[in-house]
Amino acid sequence: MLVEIRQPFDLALTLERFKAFGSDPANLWQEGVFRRILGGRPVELEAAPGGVQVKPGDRALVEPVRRFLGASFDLAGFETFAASDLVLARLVRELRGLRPALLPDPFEMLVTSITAQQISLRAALSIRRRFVERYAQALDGVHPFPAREAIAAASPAELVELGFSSKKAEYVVGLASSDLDLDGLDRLPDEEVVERLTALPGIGRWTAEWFLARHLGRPDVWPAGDLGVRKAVSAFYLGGRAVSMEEARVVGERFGPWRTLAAHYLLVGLRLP
DNA sequence: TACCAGGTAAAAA
DNA sequence: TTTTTACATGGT
Repeated sequence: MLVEIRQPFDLALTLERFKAFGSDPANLWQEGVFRRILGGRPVELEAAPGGVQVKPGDRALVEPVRRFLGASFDLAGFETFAASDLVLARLVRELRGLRPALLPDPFEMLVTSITAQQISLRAALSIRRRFVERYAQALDGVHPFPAREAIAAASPAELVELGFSSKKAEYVVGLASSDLDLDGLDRLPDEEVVERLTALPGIGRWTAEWFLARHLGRPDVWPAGDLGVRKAVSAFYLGGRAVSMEEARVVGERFGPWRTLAAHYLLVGLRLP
C-alpha cells in the first residue's frame, strides 16, 4: 500500500537517526526496509515515489504512518524561511526531504531520552537494546517497546543489571509507576508540558524538550542544552568555538518559529560527510 | 589508561 | 544562592 507523504520527503533521511548510532530492536533497519510496531503490529516501511510503501496494506495504518514520518511538518514553509540563512539554505538542499520522525509512544520517547542522558548515544542504545529485549517479546522479528505496565512491575535492580545507573533505574520505574497521563499531554501548551514532565524525578528540561519535538511534533522547540545542538551551533555559526547553553539559546532565537526543523537539519548536517 | 559522551539531582560551598 | 560531584557503558 502506498501512503502518500507531501513532498519533499526522504524516508532514509527521516529515519537516519535510527541507524546512526547502532541497531535499535524496536526501530529496525534491514536492507533498505524499516520495521517497527505501529498500530499494535509489525509494519514495514520502504521508500517509494510520492511517499512510502507500507506492509501490511491496512488503511488503519495510514494515519499512524504519516504521523510517525513527520508528515505534519511544513517543509515548504521551512524552505522559504531557510533561504534567508546561508547555513540552513545549504542544509535544506543537501538534506532535502528530511523530516523529524515522531516516536508514537510517549513512554518510549521518555525512556529513550533518559537512557541517553549524559552518555554517548551509542552507549545509550546498547543499554536500551538490552532493556527492549528483556521486557518485550519480539513480534515477527521486531520488538515492541516495553509496555509502561511491565516496567512499573519491574524492580530497579533488574534495570541496573542491564547497565542503567541506579538513579536512572529508579527514574524509569518511577516514571512507569507514576500517575501522570502521558497521552493527555498533547492537549497542553509547550511550557505546561515541560512543567508536568519536569515535575517527575529524572526528567529535566532537555528530556522534556525532546519529548515536545520528537513525540508531540511541536514546531518551535530548541533544546539549547543538547550537546549535539551546541556542537552544531559551534560548527556552523561560531567557527568551532565552544558554546554555552545560553549562547546556543540566543542563536536559536533566529530560527523561530521553525526551531524544531532547524535543530534537526543542523544535527543531521553535523553528521554529513 | 584516561577521558568524553545529545543530563540530572543532590551535596557542598 | 551558586558550584561541584556522582553516575553507567562504549569508543578512542
